Amino acid sequence: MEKEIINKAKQFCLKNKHRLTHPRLEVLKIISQSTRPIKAYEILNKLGNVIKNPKPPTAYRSIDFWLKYNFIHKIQSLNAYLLCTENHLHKGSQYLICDGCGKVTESHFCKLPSIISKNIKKNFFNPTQWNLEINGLCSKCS
Amino acid sequence: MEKEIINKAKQFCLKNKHRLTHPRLEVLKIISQSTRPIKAYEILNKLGNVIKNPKPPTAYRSIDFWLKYNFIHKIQSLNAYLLCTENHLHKGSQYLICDGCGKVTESHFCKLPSIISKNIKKNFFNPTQWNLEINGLCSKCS
DNA sequence: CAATTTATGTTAAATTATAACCTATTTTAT
DNA sequence: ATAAAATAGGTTATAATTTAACATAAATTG
Repeated sequence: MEKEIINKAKQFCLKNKHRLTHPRLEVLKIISQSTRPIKAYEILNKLGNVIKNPKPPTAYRSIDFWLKYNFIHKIQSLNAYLLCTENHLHKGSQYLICDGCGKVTESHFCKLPSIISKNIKKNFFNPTQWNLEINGLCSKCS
Repeated sequence: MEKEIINKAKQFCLKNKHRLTHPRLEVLKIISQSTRPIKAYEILNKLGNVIKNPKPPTAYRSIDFWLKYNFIHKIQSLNAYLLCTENHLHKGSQYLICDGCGKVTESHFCKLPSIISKNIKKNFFNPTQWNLEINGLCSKCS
């Protein structure tokens, strides 16, 4: 899993002339190793294992980089970051957030459901991206 | 508009034996007077006009109270609060957030779109609430 | 009217995120 | 090759958002 992502990241950076720097690589590794959404300061702490005395901007810059290119997503209601499990760019995401165990499952649809897009049209609104966070209990926690 | 909300709040508190205290009332007024989602510290500042030297918990407690009972909603991606424009309790909300002018329009469906609820069932997930934030440009800003 | 519950006041601090400025590295164009 | 430009990181500091903890006050209940 992790190796795949790193390879994908390498490919991506090569292709798009971005630099796969040490902090960027390490931040991506840390996020990809986490089974739950991980917070910025947790990332920063773990970063301390591979970079001497890293400061918040070091973590946030790399987080922002991967966010920008959709390698990771931010779960807004948790202030936490999660590896993207879809393997293509998408403008919208959907998360099932278990309030029991904290596990978050990503899934997505290429388009907004029609009932929603109809409503958007009714409002003459031009959507660029969307984010759906669904709280509840997963099968194990129900 | 504002008076309606205040009346609704009075009714609600009476019926449910909650206290419509001074900070609660003033916070609700402030939020209902705002045409845009309003941030906690903006609320706190305005609260300073009617309460002497209010501290963050005074604002946050009242915000949390109204959030809890669905009089207001939090726009997670903005850390800001908005009066609920639906007049009945709902477990899910949807917002059209204009990145141009900052205006946010709430609309909602009583149920999740079927394509989504099907996906949820597939995951054996038990949803309790959801939040959909759609960014884009409103008709004026397009 | 005492006991309990609910809410507020206040101090302090935790958590989350960014600004500003300077240095280093990589890329581009001569 | 090498200077200029673009990109990214290091560091200090601080801003913005949110909560913990404890004391006091007010309302409700028995």
